[in-house]
Amino acid sequence: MPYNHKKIEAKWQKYWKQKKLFTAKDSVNGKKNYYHLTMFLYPSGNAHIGHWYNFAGADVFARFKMMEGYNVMSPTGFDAFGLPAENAAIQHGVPPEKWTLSNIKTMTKQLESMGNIYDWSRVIITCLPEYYKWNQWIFLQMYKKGLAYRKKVAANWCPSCKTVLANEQAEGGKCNRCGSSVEQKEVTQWLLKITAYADRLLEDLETLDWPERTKSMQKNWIGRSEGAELEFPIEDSELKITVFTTRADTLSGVTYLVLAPEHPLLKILDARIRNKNSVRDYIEGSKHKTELDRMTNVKEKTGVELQGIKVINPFNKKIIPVWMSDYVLGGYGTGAVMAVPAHDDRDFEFAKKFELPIIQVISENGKTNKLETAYLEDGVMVNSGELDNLPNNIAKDRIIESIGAKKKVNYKFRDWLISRQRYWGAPIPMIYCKECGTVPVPERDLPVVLPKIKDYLPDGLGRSPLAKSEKFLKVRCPECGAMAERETDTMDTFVDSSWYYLRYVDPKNKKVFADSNKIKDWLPVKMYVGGPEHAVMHLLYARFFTKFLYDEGYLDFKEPFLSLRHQGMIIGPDGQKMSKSRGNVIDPDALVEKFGADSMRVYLCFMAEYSQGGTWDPTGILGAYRFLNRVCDLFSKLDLGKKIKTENGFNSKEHKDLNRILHKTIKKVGEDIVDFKFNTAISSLMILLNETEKRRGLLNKNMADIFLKIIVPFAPHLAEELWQKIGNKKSVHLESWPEFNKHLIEDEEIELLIQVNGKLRDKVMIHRGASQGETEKLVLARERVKEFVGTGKPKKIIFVQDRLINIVL
RNA sequence: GCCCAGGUGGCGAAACUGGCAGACGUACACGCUUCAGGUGCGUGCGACCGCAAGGUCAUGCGGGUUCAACUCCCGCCCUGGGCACCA
Repeated sequence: MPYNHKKIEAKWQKYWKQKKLFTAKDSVNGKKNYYHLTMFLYPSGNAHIGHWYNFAGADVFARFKMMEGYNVMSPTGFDAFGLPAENAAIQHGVPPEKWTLSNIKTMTKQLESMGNIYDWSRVIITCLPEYYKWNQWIFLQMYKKGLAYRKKVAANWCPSCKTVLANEQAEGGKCNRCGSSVEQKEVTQWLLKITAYADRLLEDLETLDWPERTKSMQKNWIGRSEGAELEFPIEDSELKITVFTTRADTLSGVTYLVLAPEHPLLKILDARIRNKNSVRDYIEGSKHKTELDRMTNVKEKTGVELQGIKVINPFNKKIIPVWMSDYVLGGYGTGAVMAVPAHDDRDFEFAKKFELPIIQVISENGKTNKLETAYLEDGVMVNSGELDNLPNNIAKDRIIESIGAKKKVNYKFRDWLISRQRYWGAPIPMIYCKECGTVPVPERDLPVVLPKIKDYLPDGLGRSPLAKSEKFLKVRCPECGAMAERETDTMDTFVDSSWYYLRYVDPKNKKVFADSNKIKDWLPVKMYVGGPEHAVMHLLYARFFTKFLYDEGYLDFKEPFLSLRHQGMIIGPDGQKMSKSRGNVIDPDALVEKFGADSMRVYLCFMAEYSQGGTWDPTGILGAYRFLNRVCDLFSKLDLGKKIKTENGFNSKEHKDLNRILHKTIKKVGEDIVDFKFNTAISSLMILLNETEKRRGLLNKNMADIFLKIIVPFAPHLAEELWQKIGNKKSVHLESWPEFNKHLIEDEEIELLIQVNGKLRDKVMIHRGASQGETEKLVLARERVKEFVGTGKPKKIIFVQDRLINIVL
């Protein structure tokens, strides 16, 4: 039988659909629920090979769980709000909704062609009011608790387009629409107080089965540091400059302070600054740098001294100068740092460049030495008066105590800015009334529906295009009834994806975001699969939402995703990241047409370790296609006559060997799938096929069944076809994962490696469990070993049972 | 700059807990099969020396620990991901 993948795949996809094999029922007798989730996708237009790679591996795992006996739910959906739809609207005049929904239609078709076990009855589309109503509802709950608030924040601003820009749109300080210089402008924005959850987000990481690298990125992102706030009085003034430092021990080594250009004291001090013009120029200049530019180009440090301003070191009362530089960020700590060039790299460079004094206060040996670079290690105090010779970490607390500073915990991460001056997002449900101030939209009035508009360009005042819709903007105040205005900002799309996993358990509910019983049935998510690019933001935001809803009593768990795995990225054949602009995007449809979904799945699983990803090799799929062809061929020519049916037990060594290989493969494939090592699972299936082909006649019905069952997760269509072809009536997906026989897989004889002086010189077959004495005797008697050992006595013999012996001369 | 990964044959890769480096697959070469081939089957395939047996070298670079290092430690180089308004 030739391998007709097109016919086979269409046939079984239809069959699975008809039998509703993958529609997840809320509960099934005798089965535990298993919620398996793959990050939903952005409807950009076409599914690309990266989606396939991601979803194929995830589906292998989900199918395996199903065969392990779980009631698996594996939903999918679309993260449908976002900038590209709006850009398409501006450039091509297509309404974002139309663009998005039509992309969803195309991509749904493409996804269906994969044959994954998605439950299509639970699809979520975040741009529909029935979904984003609950965004707004959660926002209101946060507002009630004081976790949603408004604040003035610096944003990238294009003075010509009159709009706020994303960092991506402001690369190199130029607006990517019109090329004008981007400025930093203060804008009032909505934020969510994620920092209130900092410690819990940090602590609960310990409870999760997540990649260590992801946990560590989250830890670093949160950036908890324990330190102290120290006050430096300004000379001849009542004012003080407060700095945050984790290195209070280095206080006597402070030779200047540095303020961020946006530090509020600068305005107040302006009158006293002698070099006003250079200071103002510097501040003006820094407004044209994006935050990323400021962080990236720190090699060439810039700065200007605030002449006329001096501060007093609270510890040794020394008078020191104050500088301003953009390597200090306004948003972190207090926006001011104490500079200790002797013990901080950045301060060291800055001091060298501007010829500021460098005073060493910690040293390895109690002596001062000429420093070539900053000394960052611990040591004992020097140049610090009565503290000299104390270990620096003890001195730290003494200093904090003696100047009466308060200890403080600082976090690097900031509250989450969710305001977007864009059209294509969920409206923030707030109303501004002249009389009553900021009034939340009453819950009964939700959703605040995004109006259909015609002009998607910003309104020229920096507001979202929604401000142009009078019908949307003007509204009666829910409290006093007077005419008021709606908030025109929409929400960051990360809000949509911060709770979508909750909605899948009850996607059509109109009364609550999800029924509490269904939440109990399914949640939290057992396995979550998605890209490492989400290691920080999405995953942190989702954890924050879960913790908030837990606190509010809606959930009985504190973490949304118990296990997490990342897929790697597929790079284009030219070694570049795939993107439309580079023109190196691979169209999966053509490959599916030619080789079939199963070949695609097998190849994508085989090409690299799942978490690693790799370069797309257009010819690589041939290997997978050949493999499936050979499987197809093997089973078509299988002799299902009397001989095989009546055979029980094994009638030859060959037969026993084949069975051992089969059982080893069951073990290996199962373990590899659990570890997301799909590449080596496929490789062991290929070995099994090679070995079986050598012993064609020996595959009986029982062995053939097992063979097909362990291929199911990778090539489900072909496995189903062959399964029913060899006489099975029900779907192979209803079968359970075969068990391997522990005793059967142990080889009786072991190949022992013989090394002389650590170099491999010989090998010998020996029975399992042979003792050291027995082995030595056997090995030392071998001609080849004698050649190397000669007449000398071995100095030492290293013996690792069942593995190797190393004779050291 | 900061945080996180990774670097192994022509190519994709594998290697358990420190124990045969290169499984499996591709490409290539040769042979058989075929009217034909992006067919099927077989053999070979890290580099160097050698007719061979075998030997030496080899996992980004430089050092170290060890009987033994792709694996552990120290220093460096390169590539990729993230850095808060792309999702």
